[in-house]
Amino acid sequence: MARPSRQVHPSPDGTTPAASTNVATGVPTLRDVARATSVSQSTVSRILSDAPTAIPIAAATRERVLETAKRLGYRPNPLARGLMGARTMLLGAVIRDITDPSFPAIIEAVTTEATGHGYNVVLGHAQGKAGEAVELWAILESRHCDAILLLGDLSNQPTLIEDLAGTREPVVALWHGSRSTVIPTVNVNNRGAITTVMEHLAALGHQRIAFVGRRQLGDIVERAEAYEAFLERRGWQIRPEYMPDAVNEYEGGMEALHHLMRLDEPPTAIVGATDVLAIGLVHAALQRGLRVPADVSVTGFDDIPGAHVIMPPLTTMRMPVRAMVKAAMDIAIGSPDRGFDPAVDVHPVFEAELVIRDSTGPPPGSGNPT
Amino acid sequence: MARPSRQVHPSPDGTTPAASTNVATGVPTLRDVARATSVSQSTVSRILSDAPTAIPIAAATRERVLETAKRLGYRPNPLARGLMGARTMLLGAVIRDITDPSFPAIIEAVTTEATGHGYNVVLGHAQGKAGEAVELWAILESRHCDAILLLGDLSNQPTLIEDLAGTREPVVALWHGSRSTVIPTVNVNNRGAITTVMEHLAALGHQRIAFVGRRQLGDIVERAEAYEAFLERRGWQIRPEYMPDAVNEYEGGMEALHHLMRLDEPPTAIVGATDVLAIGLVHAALQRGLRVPADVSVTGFDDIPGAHVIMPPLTTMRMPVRAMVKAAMDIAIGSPDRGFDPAVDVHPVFEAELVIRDSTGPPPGSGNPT
DNA sequence: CGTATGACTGCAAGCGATTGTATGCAAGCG
DNA sequence: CGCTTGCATACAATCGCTTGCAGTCATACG
Repeated sequence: MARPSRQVHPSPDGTTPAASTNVATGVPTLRDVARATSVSQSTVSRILSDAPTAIPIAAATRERVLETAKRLGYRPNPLARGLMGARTMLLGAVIRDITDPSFPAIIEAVTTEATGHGYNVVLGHAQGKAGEAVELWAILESRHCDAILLLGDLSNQPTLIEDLAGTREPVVALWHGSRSTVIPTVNVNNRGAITTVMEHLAALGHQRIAFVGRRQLGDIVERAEAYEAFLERRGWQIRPEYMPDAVNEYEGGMEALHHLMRLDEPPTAIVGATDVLAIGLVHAALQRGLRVPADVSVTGFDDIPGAHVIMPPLTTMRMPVRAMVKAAMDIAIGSPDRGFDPAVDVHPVFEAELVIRDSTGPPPGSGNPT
Repeated sequence: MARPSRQVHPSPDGTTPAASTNVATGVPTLRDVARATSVSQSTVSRILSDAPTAIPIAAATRERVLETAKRLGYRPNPLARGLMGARTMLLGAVIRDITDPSFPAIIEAVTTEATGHGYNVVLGHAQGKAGEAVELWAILESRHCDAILLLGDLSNQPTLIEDLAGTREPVVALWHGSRSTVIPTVNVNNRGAITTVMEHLAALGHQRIAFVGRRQLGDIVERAEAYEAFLERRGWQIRPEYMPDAVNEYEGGMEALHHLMRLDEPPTAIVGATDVLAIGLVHAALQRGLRVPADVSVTGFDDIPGAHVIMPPLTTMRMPVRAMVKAAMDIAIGSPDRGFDPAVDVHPVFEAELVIRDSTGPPPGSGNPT
C-alpha cells in the first residue's frame, strides 16, 4: 500500500498548494473545498452537513461554499463521518432465507423505504442458519449500521435475540413470530388470519381440514396454534395425521399432500402455512389427478408473486408488507437520537387480508359445486 | 451529542485508567487492548491486522495481545480501517429489479460468494429505473465499496456505464447483455441457448414458433435476435405478428398469449424470453381452455424457482448462476491490488442448459402425441 | 569490555470529517 | 470615544486505526 506519506507540505515558498485533492484517490475532500473557497474546514463542514448548529453562517459564504462543493464534485466520506459517531445512514438487514419467494417483496419494500429515508441497505443472508445470523449481526454492528432489521424468524437460536437485545443500535424484527419481547417486533396477526381462512373454508362446508407446515418458524407456530384453536372452538376433532410436518419448500408441500391423500379419510381442504407449501400441495394434487378445488381445496399464506398464475389461482392471505416495513423503519430509525421512542408501539400487529381465488370451493359431494 | 471530550488524561496520580473503553459505545478499541496488554497501539495493530510487515514481533507478545483481544471481545472498526485507505470489504450490488423472480437466486449466490471472500454486500435496488442506478452507484462508490456488481441489464441509460467505466473501483456487470465493452461483463450465451430451444422445438415438429419478450433488456435483445437468426437459417418466414411486445411480468405473458391465439394462424409453440413470461403464457393458455403442450408448446428461460411446480412443469433453459457469480467475483475482487488482472477473461460467457419438462411436445395433429 | 548489529517496541503523524472553544471584527451603547 | 455584544470564522482536538521512523535493550563481535 504505497501511499504517499506526506502530501500537504506547506510548500517551501509559502504558497498554499492550489487544491491538492488526495492524489491517491482523486476524490475531493472537505479540505479541498475549504481551500478552494478560502474558508476553514469547520465552516465548510457546518454548511454542508447543515446540522442544527448554534453557530451562524453568512448567507454569502454558504452560497460560495455550496457552489464550490458542487463544482468540485465533493462527496462527504461516510467513513470519516461515521468515525465521529455520526449516523452512517446504513441500515442492516439480516434475511433468514432469501431463497424463500416471500422475501423479495419484503426486500423491495425495505430498500425502497430505506432509500426514502436516505439510508442504504447492507444485506446479510443468514441462509436459514441461525448461527450465521449471529455472525452477521456482529458484522453489521461493527459496520456501525444505524439500525438492524431482522427479516423472518431467526429465533431458533436464542443467543441471537439475547445478544441483540444488549446492542446499542435499534434492532427490529419483522415476521419473527411474536414471541420475543426483548426486541421490538412487527408482525402479522397470524391467529386472526388463520381464523379467517378456516372460517372461509368452514363456510364453504368443509369439516375435514388439514394444516401443513413445520412448527418451527415463529409465524408458522402461531398459525398452527390458531388452526388447532379453531378446531377446538368448533368442537371438531384434532387429528395429528392432519398436521403433517413439511419443510417450507414446494417439495415439502408435495410430500405432505401425498401423505394426506393416502389417509383413510383424507381431508377435503388443506390450509398451507405458506404459499410455497400451498403451491406444492396444489401441484401434487394435480399430479395425482385430483381436481382443485372440486376434490380438494387449498389455501396459502403470503400471496407471493406467482400465487395467482398457477392453476387454479391460489386463495391466500395477503399481508400489508409495505405498511409493516414502514412501521419497522419508523421504530428503528424514526426516533432521531435516543434509542426507541417510547411513544410508538414497538410490537405492532397488522391484519392480513383474505384473497379469495379459485383454489377453494365447496367440498366434494356437497350438492351444487357452484 | 454530549460526547465526553477528553477522556484519556494520564491520571494525575500516575495510574493509567484501567481500560476505559469508549464510554459512549462500550466497544473496546485498539487502545483498550493496548493498555490491557501494556503495549503500544502500533504493536497491537500490527499483530491484529497481521499485515506483511517488515517489522518483527515477539511471539510471546503476539500471544499475549491476541489473548487479550479475544478476552475483551475486540473487533476492529471497519470505518477507521477504511479511512486509512484499506479495503472496506464491502461489495456493492446494484440490482435492476429485485421483484423479478430470477434475481433471488442471484442475490443468494452473490451473498454466499461474497461471504466466502470475507465481504459484505451492500444492496442497491434500481427499481428498474436506470436513473436511480446512477445515483446508487454514486452512493456505493462513496461508501468505498471495494467493488461493484451490476445485476441485470442497467444499460438503458448510457450515462451509467460511461460513468462506471471511469471509476476507480472494479465494476462488473452480470446479465447485462454483452453489449458493453467498457466494463467487464459476465454473460450467458443467449444466442446459443435460444438456438438450443428452437432446435428442441423444431425436432418436435414445430414450424410455427413465436417469440415473446420486449426487446429492451440486453439479454432479451440477444435472445430475440437469435430467434430471428434461427428462422432465417431454416429459411422459415419471420412474422412480426409472432413477436409481440410484452413487459417482463406474468401479465405481459398472458396478454401476449391472447394476442397470439387470436391470430388467423396461431403458433404451435411459443418461446418465452423469460420464465416469468412463459408462466404467464401457460396460465393464459390454460385459461383459454387450451392444453399445454397438446395444443401449444411453451418454453421459458432462467428456470426460476416455481418453474417446475406449475402445471405443466416448464421446459426452460437453466443458467449456471453460481458459476457466473463466482466468475464475476473473481474479476471484481480477485486481483489483490491493481485494477483488473489482465490474465483473466473479463467477458466470460457461460452456456445454459436445456431442461426438458412437460410444457413442450409435438405440435397438434402430428400423429402420436406420445 | 566498548560498541556495532539486530530484534522489538513505541512515538506520532495522519485518513476525512465533526464540533467545542477561541478569535476577529463591526456595530451598539453610554 | 472606550467597551460590551454578537455575528462569522478559524483552531484544534478527536473518532479508531495504520505505519514510517526513531528509540531501546540485549546480544555478539572485535
